[in-house]
Amino acid sequence: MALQLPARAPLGDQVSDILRDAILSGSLKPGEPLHENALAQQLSVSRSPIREALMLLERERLVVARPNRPAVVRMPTPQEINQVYTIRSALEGVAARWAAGNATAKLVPMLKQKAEKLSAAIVSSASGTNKSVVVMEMDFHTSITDASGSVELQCLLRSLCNQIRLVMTAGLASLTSRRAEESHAEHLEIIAAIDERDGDRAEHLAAAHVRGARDRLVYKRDGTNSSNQSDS
Amino acid sequence: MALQLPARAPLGDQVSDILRDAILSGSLKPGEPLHENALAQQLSVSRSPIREALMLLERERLVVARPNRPAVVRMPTPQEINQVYTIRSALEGVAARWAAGNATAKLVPMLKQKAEKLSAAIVSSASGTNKSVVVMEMDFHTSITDASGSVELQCLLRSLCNQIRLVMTAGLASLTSRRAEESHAEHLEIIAAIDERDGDRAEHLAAAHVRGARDRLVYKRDGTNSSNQSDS
DNA sequence: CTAATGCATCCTGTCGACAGGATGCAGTCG
DNA sequence: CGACTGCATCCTGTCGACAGGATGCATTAG
Repeated sequence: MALQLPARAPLGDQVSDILRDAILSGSLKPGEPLHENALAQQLSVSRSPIREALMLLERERLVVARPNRPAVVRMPTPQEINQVYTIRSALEGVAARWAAGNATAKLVPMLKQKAEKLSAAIVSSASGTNKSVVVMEMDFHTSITDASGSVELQCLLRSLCNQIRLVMTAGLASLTSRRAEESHAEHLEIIAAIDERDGDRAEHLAAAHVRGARDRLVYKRDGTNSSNQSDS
Repeated sequence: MALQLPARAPLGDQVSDILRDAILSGSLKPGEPLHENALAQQLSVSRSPIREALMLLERERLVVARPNRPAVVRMPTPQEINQVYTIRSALEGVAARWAAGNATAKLVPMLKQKAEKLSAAIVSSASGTNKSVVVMEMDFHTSITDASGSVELQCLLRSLCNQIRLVMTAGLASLTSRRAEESHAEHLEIIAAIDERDGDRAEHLAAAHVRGARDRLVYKRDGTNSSNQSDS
């Protein structure tokens, strides 16, 4: 019998999950300090798991830890977000290529379903960037990444997407509603390329899709909208 | 006066540096267990910095930590190395593009110098992959990455290159001597593109350069040499 | 009134110790 | 003779405590 216990996760992982959710949901806003003692008391654990979780989140670039100072929720600059989008576009291209290379029979139907649900959510949420829309968008892309079969790629893209979610939920940046409409058509094109096992086209379309999102990003702080690669 | 104290790094960072060097130099070979108590005693520190260092190295994918079991030096599979090379090619392309976009006056001379010294080291080391050649090769690419101006990109590429160094020094894989010769010509082409501030060409050349290295990689274990992208 | 100095406080970095789970071996039963 | 069971051992996960550095405020000199 293949019985499986709940497999209690280490406290450090549980704490990191809680903190990550809090950051990505907006409960913890950029710049907010994360005192180890306070967190340990709130979560009824020792400081060791807290420190472990903070180091994990620092590796994911969701918090920044300064020496002898409490860690704070990170607030990426518009420049850094541009860089993250560009890096992500390159990696999503690779992911789409690999997904096309080893797509299972039920991958394409699943992607179609998620794209449709996402499209429906977009039209229902009147205008502006809805929180759940961002999550669904990320979920769609994660499905492609998972199909790539590369754990390395999954980790990298998950981290990059979380950074984007951070600025989105914090309201530091958002996509135009026009962008959301274009997005659906591009999703269908990517799915079609994967369905045809056309790795080259899937890579090109996925990369261009993310670049498009980057170029149509609106920064709330200063209104900068760098539509070229002259960042960094 | 801009005096600067030695800036004693935290013990955890010092330990991670020591362990990383040991792994990349081959002192610690893949599969070797890393007992926290033993390391703490050898380095005369507590287990806390050891644990911190091991978590850092795990995030860099140089070691794998299993629950309630000592961490071990990671031994990537040929498949994973292929994936790492492909991911690296995409990111090195981005790095080269950005380096071309904001190259300083003395970047190109420095790159030329490093490329020449690397070439000289290759012809001097008769055949096979010399350890120092691998390090110099990585140093050349790191210079381009550093010129990209993106901390994010630097971190990602450093981790990917370290994984490649791991399998190289462990003798699990190596490049053909013929590859080493081709490499120099490609380096000069990349430098030329950066010198002309041609971001598109620099990206294409750098990505192709890394893909070429991947396709000419020789795996010692089973001799597999997948020259296409049908990995993962 | 302004600016420099000393102090109290907070917070992290590091340490040693205990508890729990997993492994490997020895012993025993079929 | 082979396989299962129980035990001893090792190692990690977690905890509480202490020491050191940095910050901000109160105090005081100019």
